[in-house]
Amino acid sequence: MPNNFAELKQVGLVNTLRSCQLFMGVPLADLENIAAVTVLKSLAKDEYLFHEGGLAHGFYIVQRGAINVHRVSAAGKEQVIHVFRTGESFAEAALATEKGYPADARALESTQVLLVQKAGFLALLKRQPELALRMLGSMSSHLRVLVVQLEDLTLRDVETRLANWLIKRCPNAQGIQPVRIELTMTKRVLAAELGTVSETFSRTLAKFREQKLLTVTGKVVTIVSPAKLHALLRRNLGE
Amino acid sequence: MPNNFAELKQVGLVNTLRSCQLFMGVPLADLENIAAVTVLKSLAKDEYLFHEGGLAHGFYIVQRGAINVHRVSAAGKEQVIHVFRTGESFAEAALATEKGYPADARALESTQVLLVQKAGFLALLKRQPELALRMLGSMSSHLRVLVVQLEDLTLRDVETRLANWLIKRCPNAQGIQPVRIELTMTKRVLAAELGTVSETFSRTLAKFREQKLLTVTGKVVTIVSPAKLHALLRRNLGE
DNA sequence: CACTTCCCTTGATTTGAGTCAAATCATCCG
DNA sequence: CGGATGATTTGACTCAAATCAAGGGAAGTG
Repeated sequence: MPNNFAELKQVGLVNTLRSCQLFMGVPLADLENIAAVTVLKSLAKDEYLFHEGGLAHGFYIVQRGAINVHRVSAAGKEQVIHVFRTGESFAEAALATEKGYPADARALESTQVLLVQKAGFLALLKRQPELALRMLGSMSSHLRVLVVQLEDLTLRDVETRLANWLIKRCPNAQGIQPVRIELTMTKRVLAAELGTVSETFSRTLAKFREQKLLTVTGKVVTIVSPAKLHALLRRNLGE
Repeated sequence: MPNNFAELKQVGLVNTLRSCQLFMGVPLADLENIAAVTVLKSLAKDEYLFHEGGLAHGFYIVQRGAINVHRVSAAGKEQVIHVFRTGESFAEAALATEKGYPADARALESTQVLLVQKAGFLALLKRQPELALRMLGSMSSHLRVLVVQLEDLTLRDVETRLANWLIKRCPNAQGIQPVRIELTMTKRVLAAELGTVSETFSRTLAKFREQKLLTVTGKVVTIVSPAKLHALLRRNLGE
């Protein structure tokens, strides 16, 4: 019976692994090896996955839910580094360093993650250089995101960041038809993700509303015309 | 004759490679293989090594000089991401992605770098999983730096950043004896590295001067007592 | 030497955005 | 229903730092 159970667990893990960006296209045999060093973790809303400085046991893949990776200053303020959602992996850096995690990670809602354990996975890497290249690729895209984030937060104002965020959620930035965007989180959380606070977020939405760029009804934002919003974004970016 | 010349070049390259953090402790034979896919590049002051979006040919190691990696906004303002100096490697992410470089890189002074070429090095990686782990380690430390930088720029004020920068250059943060710090760059460049402008930089130094924390003579800053400056830093960090 | 060109400093002004406070809503629950 | 708790909005205020403006070196050049 324990055997059956273990196998079932394996099948589930393999399915999640194959559906994540990082391991897309990896042969089944390899996935099974990875699954063998992987464990499932469930987190309640607001539960911490790890803290800054905490011993790094491996890296993570989000199976369901959302994980907010952030730093907190001594004064207690949080800077969101990134919010990872289903299918995304994070903390790969844990593999290659003896240092602890450089940030905190907390579930924004009820969440399940896979922990790919460091020691076992490293052993696999040594036999599968192909896998190592994937990890390099994944980390390089994290680097890319951080670099953009850094520029965003320092070189652009909130209005521009919000416009950009909204445009990215439109199927077609040049479109003329209204686009309906459902906010899945509270506005406070969204504001934090954009590197600001709820008041400023609210004000900026209001500014867009006045310019008839969008309408807000509860948790639904409707972009009147993505093209017009996009024009504003371009204006802001180009001086 | 060409053979001798090539060998000489190799010896020089191997020497640089062995002295850089990234390849510390790698066996000589491997270093020679790496040197075989490496070329030397010389840059004049203010010359660009690569531009954002440019095709990534490999990653770099600074042999002499300093490279400023930065992003520039459409409005023309620069955000310094990091300044790399002798022995440091950067742009490792180029190995693992087809995308171009995500930032610009320019020499701050006359500089020589090694370019470790992508194609050749990837072939080496496939045979040397050990090397791949090193690359992972190096990228993970870049990630770490970026995460800290992000927090720094968004959560801390200029006074705190400068105090921190100065303290990091004191041999002993707790010391009582004066420490002499030579500014190698113009203050404008330093200010940019700290994420601010020269005026604010100047004012902040003046503030420290008024508090008798340091004195400034041309390009030399003398910290009167690192311990006192460190106390101010701790005060600022702990709100 | 006169001239130009940077670089640095200091003062005045502006501005984007965070903080504080108060009002409005929305839910949820006993 | 009546209250409690939490989210959202708005207004007033504050503040750090960028920008604008002006002056003084220092260094290099013809």
